[in-house]
Amino acid sequence: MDVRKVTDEFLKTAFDVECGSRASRQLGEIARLLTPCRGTSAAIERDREQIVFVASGATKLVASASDNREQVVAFHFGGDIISIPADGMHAYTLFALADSTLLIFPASEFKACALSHPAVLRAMLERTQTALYRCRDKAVDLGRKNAKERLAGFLVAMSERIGRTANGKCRIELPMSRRDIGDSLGLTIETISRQFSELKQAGLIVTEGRSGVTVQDPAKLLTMAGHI
Amino acid sequence: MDVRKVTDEFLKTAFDVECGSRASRQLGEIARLLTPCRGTSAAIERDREQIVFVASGATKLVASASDNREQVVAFHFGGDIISIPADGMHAYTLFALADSTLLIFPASEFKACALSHPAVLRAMLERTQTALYRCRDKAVDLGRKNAKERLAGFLVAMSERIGRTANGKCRIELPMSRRDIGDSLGLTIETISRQFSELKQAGLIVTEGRSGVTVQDPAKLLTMAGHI
DNA sequence: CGCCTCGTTGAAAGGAGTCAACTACAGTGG
DNA sequence: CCACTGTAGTTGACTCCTTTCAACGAGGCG
Repeated sequence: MDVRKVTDEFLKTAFDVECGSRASRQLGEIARLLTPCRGTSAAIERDREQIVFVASGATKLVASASDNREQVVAFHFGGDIISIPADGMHAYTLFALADSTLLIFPASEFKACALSHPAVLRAMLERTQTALYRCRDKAVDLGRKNAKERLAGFLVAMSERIGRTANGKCRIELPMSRRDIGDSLGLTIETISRQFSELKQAGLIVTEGRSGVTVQDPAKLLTMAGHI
Repeated sequence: MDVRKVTDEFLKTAFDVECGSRASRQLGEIARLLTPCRGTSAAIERDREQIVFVASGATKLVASASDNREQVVAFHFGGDIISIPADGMHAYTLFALADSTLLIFPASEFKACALSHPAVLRAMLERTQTALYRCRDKAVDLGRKNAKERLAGFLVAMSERIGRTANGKCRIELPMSRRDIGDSLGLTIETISRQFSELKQAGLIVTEGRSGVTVQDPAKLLTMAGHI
């Protein structure tokens, strides 16, 4: 697994740029390949902005408020691109939820390089906007929804991103723990657990082991999420 | 006040592109000028993504969750650029907090046009990333902070964006109501009021009328915000 | 100057947090 | 293959912060 090969894959997947191109050569030179194991944090420089391509695996981007309260700001899966700022009012750390392959670029060099590849720049803009829209929706959830709505919304989002739908039901294999879910939804692990229990009792979901969830009635779950 | 003139100003302010250029002509053709009055919503199409330049004034971007709970997702001031998605799980509306001048572009046409102006594309990426980082910090606040920390953080952010610092103190003229602040911080108007009172009693701020706030001790307020 | 909206303050209610005990996985080694 | 162990998850009782409901006070515009 070398940098060049993953960079080619990155450009193809994310920007539909052909392999072996000039862009690939240029970006390959500034890229760094990381393969963090499940549960470990990716060693990312904190003093400057970074751009990360998730070639495979699953990650959580965590912000640490003071007093070691942690907030999961976003989950990312294979094919996703993550922008991580230099340390500001909160420090951000990227953790692998499963063994992952990551391609890391210093943002300033990436953008300088992309300047001569407008298609790359445009796709990056598109993806950053998507991330922004997702983050805004998350802000709405955190600001205006109760525990039940938040968990329902979370399960809906996960079923769309990593679920497998078959005859009206959706099977999700959650790569994150209850704690991660709590840290993402601004709730405690106990509240998450209680809400899971209530959704089970209501017959909306079935759980298998720690990570398996089957959504029995996606439409009803969507209603519970309190979206429009 | 015509579209062309504001477009020129937009390109100069936001992207440092010279006036009367080809970019200006192209963008001027797809732009629409709006001048919403204080308290009114800007008429923005909901069925497709939009990009808005705030030439002057102040706005709030509001998401409506079901059950008419509202969440202010971001405040924007003169010089800012706002990306607004087509309706998804939440509907977004842009309100003028003061009489404002806005330049509206359909996002797809804007991006198509920008494709031949990499500098514009890059600056848009930069600004979208900034918006994303701000939104993430907001998510941390909403998910992990109590009322006092949220209001302190809000006042710190506002003093940085629209405050006037003089001999260690910072004067802010807030264009938004207590309700807007509450809707932004995921709190009720009463809680905002109580927290304002406590900050006043602690001698950290002085208020004048409904909108004037002077931060007496910015460093201490920053500490209260619970940032790192 | 008066009206009306916005903001402030108080008392009571509720939802999530905290603390604590218990249970069930999943991975390890025998 | 099974027993063991440690971590992850569940459930209950109680507390606390924010909301809710209500009344009052103040600012700003006509």
